[in-house]
Amino acid sequence: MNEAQIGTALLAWYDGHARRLPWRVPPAERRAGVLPDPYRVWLSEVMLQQTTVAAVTGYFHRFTARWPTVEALAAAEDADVMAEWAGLGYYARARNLLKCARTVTDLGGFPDKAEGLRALPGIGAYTSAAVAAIAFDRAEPVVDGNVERVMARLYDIHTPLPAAKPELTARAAALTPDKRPGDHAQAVMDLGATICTPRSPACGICPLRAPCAARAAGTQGALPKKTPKKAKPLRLGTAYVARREDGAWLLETRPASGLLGGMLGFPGTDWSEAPQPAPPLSADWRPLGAEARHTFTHFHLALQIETAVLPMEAQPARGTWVARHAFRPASLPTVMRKVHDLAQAAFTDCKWMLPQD
DNA sequence: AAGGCGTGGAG
DNA sequence: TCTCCAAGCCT
Repeated sequence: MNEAQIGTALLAWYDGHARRLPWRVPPAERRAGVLPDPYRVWLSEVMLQQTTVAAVTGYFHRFTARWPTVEALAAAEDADVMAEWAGLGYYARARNLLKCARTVTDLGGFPDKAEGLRALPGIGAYTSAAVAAIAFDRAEPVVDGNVERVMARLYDIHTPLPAAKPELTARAAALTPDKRPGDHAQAVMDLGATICTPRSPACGICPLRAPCAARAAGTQGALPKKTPKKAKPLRLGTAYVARREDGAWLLETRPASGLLGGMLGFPGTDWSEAPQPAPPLSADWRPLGAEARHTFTHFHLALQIETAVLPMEAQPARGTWVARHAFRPASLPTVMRKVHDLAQAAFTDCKWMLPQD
């Protein structure tokens, strides 16, 4: 099979097996000339960076319900967008999402070619190609983790990632058709997500089993090869959870860059091998029996938790008091929500000290 | 250019 | 429990 025939087989398979996704226009409609809203394509693509469809779906619905257009999103408060993103991870995406929405609004709309999209914050090689292909039907090579895996197997490429990336991109580009490039891009990704999966690919029902070189060689289970990752060190820290007598919580907005940048959290020590105590104010701090354990991209964290109840006149050196009914734990990043859940259980036993919900 | 940057689910 | 990994980007 040559490249044109592979592309045809892929599109035929996609016409019958495309996943139905909230941000997608199905192939039958696209063939009739209907293209999706670039705002929804862009929003979904940013959310899907290193993130599963299952995790994204709820966030996508909440974002589009609250901010139906890029102009609406551009007008949002930073803190509202960060709170709505809480729990999805990689928070630089949310910061760049707002910057990008404001730039696009100033431009009067999304650029309709990959080059213009690529210049926007949070839009790299993959996302620019994906939005250009899916929202504007531009013939751009769309190369994500799925495409890398499909190409590595289809052509039995044993060079480990990321060194293999240029070769895999070249293969994907050679396969990209001039007709229906948006559906083609989504077809390769759907194939990777549903058939050509990382573990135990379903070669028996794959539309590309005939031309697949790895299938012929029996190497599909070992591809793509990847260079081994470094081990994650363990870091330690302490979070301070203070309640005021009226039930208010002491919270702070983290610095705008770096880990959990711009997100809400409890004041605490740094996270390191030997953190120094750093209570946000002087109080009768009580250690909580349990610790919060969490794993980030590049380290494990074991977080001690100290709790205290403060009088109304207490003036913290760090953070601000957030009224009991104004505080939504869902607006915290996951590690902080774990701290909250553990501390909340302890405060529930303080019926004589705090108002209860 | 290698490392920082989250999270939840699967095996 | 632990490792891997999912539609990457930025510096």
